[in-house]
Amino acid sequence: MLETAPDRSQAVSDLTLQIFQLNSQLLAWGDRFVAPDGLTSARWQMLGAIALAGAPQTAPQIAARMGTTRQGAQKQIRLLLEDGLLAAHENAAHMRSPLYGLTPQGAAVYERVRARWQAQAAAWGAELSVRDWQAAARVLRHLSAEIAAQEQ
Amino acid sequence: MLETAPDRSQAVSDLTLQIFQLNSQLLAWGDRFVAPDGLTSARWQMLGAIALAGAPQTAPQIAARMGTTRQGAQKQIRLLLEDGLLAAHENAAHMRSPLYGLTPQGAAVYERVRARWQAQAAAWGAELSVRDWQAAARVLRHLSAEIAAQEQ
DNA sequence: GACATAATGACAACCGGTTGTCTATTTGGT
DNA sequence: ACCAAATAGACAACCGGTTGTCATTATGTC
Repeated sequence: MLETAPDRSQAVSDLTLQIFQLNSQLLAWGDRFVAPDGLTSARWQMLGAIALAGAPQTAPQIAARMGTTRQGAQKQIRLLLEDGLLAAHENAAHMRSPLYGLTPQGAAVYERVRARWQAQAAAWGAELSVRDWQAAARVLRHLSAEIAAQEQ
Repeated sequence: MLETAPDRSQAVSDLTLQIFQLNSQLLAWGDRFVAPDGLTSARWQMLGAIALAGAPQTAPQIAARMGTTRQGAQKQIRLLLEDGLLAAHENAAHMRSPLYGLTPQGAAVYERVRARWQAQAAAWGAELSVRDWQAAARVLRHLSAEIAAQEQ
């Protein structure tokens, strides 16, 4: 800590700036990518969380899975219900907390987007080796763990 | 494109999810990190853009440097003026578009945060080699360029 | 110099997300 | 079974950012 090691701090600092930039690029790109299917990046992510869960989930469960807050998830759930992409099912265990699942329409939209996304991700990844992509993800996971550890 | 190469698309997909997660972790961490100095992540970034420019800048110049919009920068500039961390200087070239520079107080706050941040980044980076951090940043830059290229 | 065009700041509305409050429900301990 | 604590949804306010409009100022072309 007393040895500030400028190279290393510079390298970490560079990476964080790259992360901020890529985050906004990816969100803007994602909005355009799913707009033809009537989605936004936020709603795409929401459908993905429910689809990957494999079964209808309560709002707090979805929020936890997405790493966001209960109220943030609620907002998008309400919008997706209005769009007919999600449906609320009776929850025997909770009178006031229904289980939200994809409607057939929601599942169809998500599958369509998922297939397009897989092709796009492969195209983006084509010029580097799988090993490079995995190594980068490993470094990011390490940084993520460092930050989480510091949150006490 | 027809060869979807599941490994590669999965690796890219994993990386993008890591980016989203790290972005929110870093923003939340940053807000806590600079709160003692009366800043937020957004205002820290704004002071950094002006400090790195080396000279007072107009609002559109600051926005371009930050990769955000003119109006987004304006909002934070107004708040930083109120806080006394920025000052507006006459701009001989533009009657209505002043040059914004750090006040002595703003420069002092930024320098204090910069020093703390450098130590923190070095601490986070200590367990991996500088080469690892640089390699990850290179992969992210590559992805960023791929997306930018696709924006036509 | 006159005039169309671009740039700029103010203002307002919206998006996605967070936080806080309130009420109703669920839970867990006794 | 009772009761305190946690959980959940609705509602509202805010933050940071984007988009759009409007009036004013610069720019560039003729």
